Amino acid sequence: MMAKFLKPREDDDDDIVPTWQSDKPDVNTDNVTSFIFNSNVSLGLEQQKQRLPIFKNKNHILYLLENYQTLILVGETGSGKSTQIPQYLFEAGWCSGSRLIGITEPRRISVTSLATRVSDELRTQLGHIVGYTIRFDDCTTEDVTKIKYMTEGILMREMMTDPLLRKYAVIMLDEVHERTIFTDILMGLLKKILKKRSQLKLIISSATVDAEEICHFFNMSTTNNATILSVKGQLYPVSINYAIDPVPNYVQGVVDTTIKIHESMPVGDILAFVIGLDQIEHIVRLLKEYVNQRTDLKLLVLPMHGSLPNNEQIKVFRPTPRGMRKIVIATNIAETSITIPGIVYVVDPGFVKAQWFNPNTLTNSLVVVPISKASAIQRAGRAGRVRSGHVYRLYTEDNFKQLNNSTPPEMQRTELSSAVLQLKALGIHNILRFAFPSPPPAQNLRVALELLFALGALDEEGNLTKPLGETMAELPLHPIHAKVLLGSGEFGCSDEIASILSLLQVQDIFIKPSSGALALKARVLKRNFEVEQGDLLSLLNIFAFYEQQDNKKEFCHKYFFNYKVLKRATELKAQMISLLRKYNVPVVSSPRNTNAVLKCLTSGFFSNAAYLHHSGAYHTVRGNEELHIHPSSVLYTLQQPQWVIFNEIVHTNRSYMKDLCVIEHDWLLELAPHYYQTVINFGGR
DNA sequence: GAGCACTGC
Repeated sequence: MMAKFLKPREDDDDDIVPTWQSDKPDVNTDNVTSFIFNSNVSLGLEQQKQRLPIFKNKNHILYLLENYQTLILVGETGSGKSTQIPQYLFEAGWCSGSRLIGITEPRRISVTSLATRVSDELRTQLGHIVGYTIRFDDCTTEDVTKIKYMTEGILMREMMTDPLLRKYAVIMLDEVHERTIFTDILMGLLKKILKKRSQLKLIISSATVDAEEICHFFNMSTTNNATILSVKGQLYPVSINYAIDPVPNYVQGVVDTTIKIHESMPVGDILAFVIGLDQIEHIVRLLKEYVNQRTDLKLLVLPMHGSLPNNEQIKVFRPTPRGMRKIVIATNIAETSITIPGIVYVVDPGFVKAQWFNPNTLTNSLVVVPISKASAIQRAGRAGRVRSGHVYRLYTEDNFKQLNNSTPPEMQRTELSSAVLQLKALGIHNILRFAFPSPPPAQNLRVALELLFALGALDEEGNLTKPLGETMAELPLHPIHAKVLLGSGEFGCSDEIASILSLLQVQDIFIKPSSGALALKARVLKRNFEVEQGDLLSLLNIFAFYEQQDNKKEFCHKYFFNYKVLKRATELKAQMISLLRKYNVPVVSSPRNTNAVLKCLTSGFFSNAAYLHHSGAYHTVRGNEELHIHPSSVLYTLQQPQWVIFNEIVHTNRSYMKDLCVIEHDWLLELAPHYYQTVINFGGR
């Protein structure tokens, strides 16, 4: 059935006002050339700054900050708030003394590009007045840097050494509408800090409508200390078209709609949001078939998703050849992470795949859910970055009105043991009574506390143990991984463990070509590194070979490994090794003793153990949940081992264990007796 | 026989 659309609203008429667009040039510069659209390139920087909508609010913002401790700023992307407000504060003298303005961002790429932009605007060298800090890259100068951009995790780490954040005069949390787990923890902690440091100012910057709720959170149990200001964004107008009837099959809906746009609308590229990889491939195939039937069509159909190899990703950023129209079929990656230039039309089916943690089964489910209003608005905005655009929503206006304002915060749908350990280390004793902006389910907190106790990070009273718990909290790792790393010296294999753990932090190292022949070749080559002990040791094997290569790039190219990812893993490993030295854990290697590595892993992963049930499926030892080996595992095609540990469970149509490791059941009793004493006999039968 | 997207002293 062809999707039908209402006419665009009359008030969304084209009104082209060329102005500076790029609040956040958020294209990953590691991948591609950076595309920063700036239609005011011929204007002086000062003129450009004054054209930003935020400029009109400058004095008002400064006034409000004088009178309120917390300012909640609502403004769409493009308003210039992330770049301008820190400069206004700096010029207004908020950095007198030795204090700084700190701005947090959820992504590293935002941190570096914003800091670069602002230091250009102030005509200073990056790292002097304006600096940034991300993991592995501290580009600030002590006593010189006044405006500091950083990732949220960095500010949280700073709280461990400076709990009241005395270095800062103003903290600005940016992109708060994304509600990452760090944003929520920071808001909870900052609420406490604000009470103790009345001179500290907090700016919460958000793109959406949840401002009232956040304002209420900061006003609770204090005087009216928080206020809201809305700033107009600066995107070109985007006309909104809703489907008249619900679209039953969104794959067909996307295909029909893009074809209809192509046949009836003026030039301009099309971006369609799709849930998953197979749907992308399906739609791309259908559109290509359509293109092939009609030789007169000048259409360029491109897929875009995170696991696409680099050279394929770059294609969507290339300027569309004259007379052609580009159609990009993308996952959610195009919603916030990357900005594709030239998009005028957006097709939005209104669904997304989201991760959900189930504390009863201790598993993550990947579920398809309707997007939020905030996402719908963000997606629509992707059509208005070049000139006025159009969004085609494959759902009705009534459907839109029923959407949640925003996706539930990550805090409410994720595994919490890392977060709880951090809070304990920051002196929050009663986690259940902590002021969470959106409290997580109590069950999720309980499960996290139990795991931390089983790992030995907490004692029976729930206090951080010394030194184990305290040290685990210091490490930038999941508590299970932290436990494994800190124990690796005793097992004589810290080098191997550091390799494995670093590979578990990064994205998939395997490049999966989309062409069938190459995909087969990649799979055959991967076999060279596979070992019967499972995925974690196979990964170690690959990494050991990688480390020995003189020409690492060529090695990766030959075996279809992702060089960029392995390079990042090398950095992570080096950091882990230096952390081991810091905490006096011997850095040793036992390349031939695989059992030592396996036992060391078991000493932390014991709660993620499963045994082969006579039904042919696996069962967790506690909970008795049915599990299966993920088809991507090296164990998938081998004889099923009796006992395994795993790094992760994903629940799609079944529960799959990923990143497996073959173990012996005696090790569980030996290494985690407190956890397994009572249940092991049942499981071991 | 399966894969939304990010991210940390």
